[in-house]
Amino acid sequence: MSAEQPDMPELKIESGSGLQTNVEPLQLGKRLREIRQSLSLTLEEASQKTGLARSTLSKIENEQISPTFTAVQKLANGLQIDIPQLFAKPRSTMASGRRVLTKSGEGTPHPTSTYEHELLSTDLARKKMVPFKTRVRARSFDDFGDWVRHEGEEFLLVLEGELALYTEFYEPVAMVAGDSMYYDANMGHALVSLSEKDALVLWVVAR
Amino acid sequence: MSAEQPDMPELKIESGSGLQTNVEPLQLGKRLREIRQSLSLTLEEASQKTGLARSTLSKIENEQISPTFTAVQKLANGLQIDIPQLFAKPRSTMASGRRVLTKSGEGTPHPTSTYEHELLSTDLARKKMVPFKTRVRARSFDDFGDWVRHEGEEFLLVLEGELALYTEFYEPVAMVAGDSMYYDANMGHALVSLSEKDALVLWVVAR
DNA sequence: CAATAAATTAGCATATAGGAAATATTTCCC
DNA sequence: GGGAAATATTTCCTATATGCTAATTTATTG
Repeated sequence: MSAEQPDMPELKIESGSGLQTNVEPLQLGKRLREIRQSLSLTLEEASQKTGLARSTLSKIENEQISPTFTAVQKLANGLQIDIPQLFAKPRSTMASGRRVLTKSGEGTPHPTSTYEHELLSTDLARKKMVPFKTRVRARSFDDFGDWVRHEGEEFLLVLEGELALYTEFYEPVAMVAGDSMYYDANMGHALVSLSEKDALVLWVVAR
Repeated sequence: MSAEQPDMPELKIESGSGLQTNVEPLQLGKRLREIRQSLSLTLEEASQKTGLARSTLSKIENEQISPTFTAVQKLANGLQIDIPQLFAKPRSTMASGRRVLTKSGEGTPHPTSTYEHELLSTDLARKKMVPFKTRVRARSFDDFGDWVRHEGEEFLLVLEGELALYTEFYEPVAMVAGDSMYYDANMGHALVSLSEKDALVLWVVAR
């Protein structure tokens, strides 16, 4: 174990939960108006559903007043929206009704010193999962780098060959084709091919 | 296409973002106190960082008053917390530092009329992904059931054999070992083995 | 237990949110 | 375009949150 976290393809998943330094002011009123209108409710109807006065709603939507938290709760309850969702910036998701085929060997290559990654389904943005095949070249134990470690969870299926999965806190485990492992990716992990030949694995990462 | 959505193993992923019917009242004050204390800030310090008066902070934490949304914003800014996170119920996640090995063939069987699923990593709760291997028995086109359709995204890798993936809105596509597909699982989908033999696929579902 | 820090409460002043009704604006139909 | 109905905004009053200062209570710590 020596250097820095190497070897993993860069993950491009929008988190949607990072620290929000409030660069954009979060227009609560605007947001609420959008929601109310998307429900095609009049202020009067919204008023009845929430128990807040028409005038109050109007003022809130026009950012003339800053609603009390109880008011926000009444709003959320009455309009059937949940509060986190109210403040979360619109979650960026994969385009619906999309599919992408990756023929064998036609993924995006991403070689590193010890692994040969082949990223799959790369032309589909904002996926929840990042799948890739990895060829683990035969190598000696000593050039074992530092732990790989990152946010999220990881699933690993051995497609060909034999290898050892090293994970922090555990004994290394030998795996052969067909074996699979699911683990917390924050925990350091690394793969070593055990046989003379390269090993091939499928990896799926989710943040 | 005929019956009802069949054949998929039941997914057990906590959503953490469903409609929140506010069964539990969401103790904002308590939450804020926890956060402040976890930062080991005194009310005085928090007051300086947020620009809110000590007494006000105290009252908010003790739920004696319902803070104005601007107050909440000042709090969030001053204490470097983001608002969605403030209101989100603590996300139930997989136990950290955990890993689970599933040896080939030792998953949890889950047979259905047309598929033989083998669920992987089943003794790890609250995973983001649900991986399983599926044996697709050779079958004729006519006993093709209705679309399978569910929340989330799905990744599919063909391990053995040849099959056709049918998806709503698209032409069916033939896939052989090594080919993979990533798609929106809300879109109807179904697999048919093309050859005489069964086909084997790996599936990973994320909500 | 004493000494100190931290938190809560109290009292009062002020700013501002919430509710009811009046006013303005928009929508829509003729 | 004019007028009526629907919808939204504003006004005015009341309720309540916020800030300040200081007193009291409750931890902390030596």
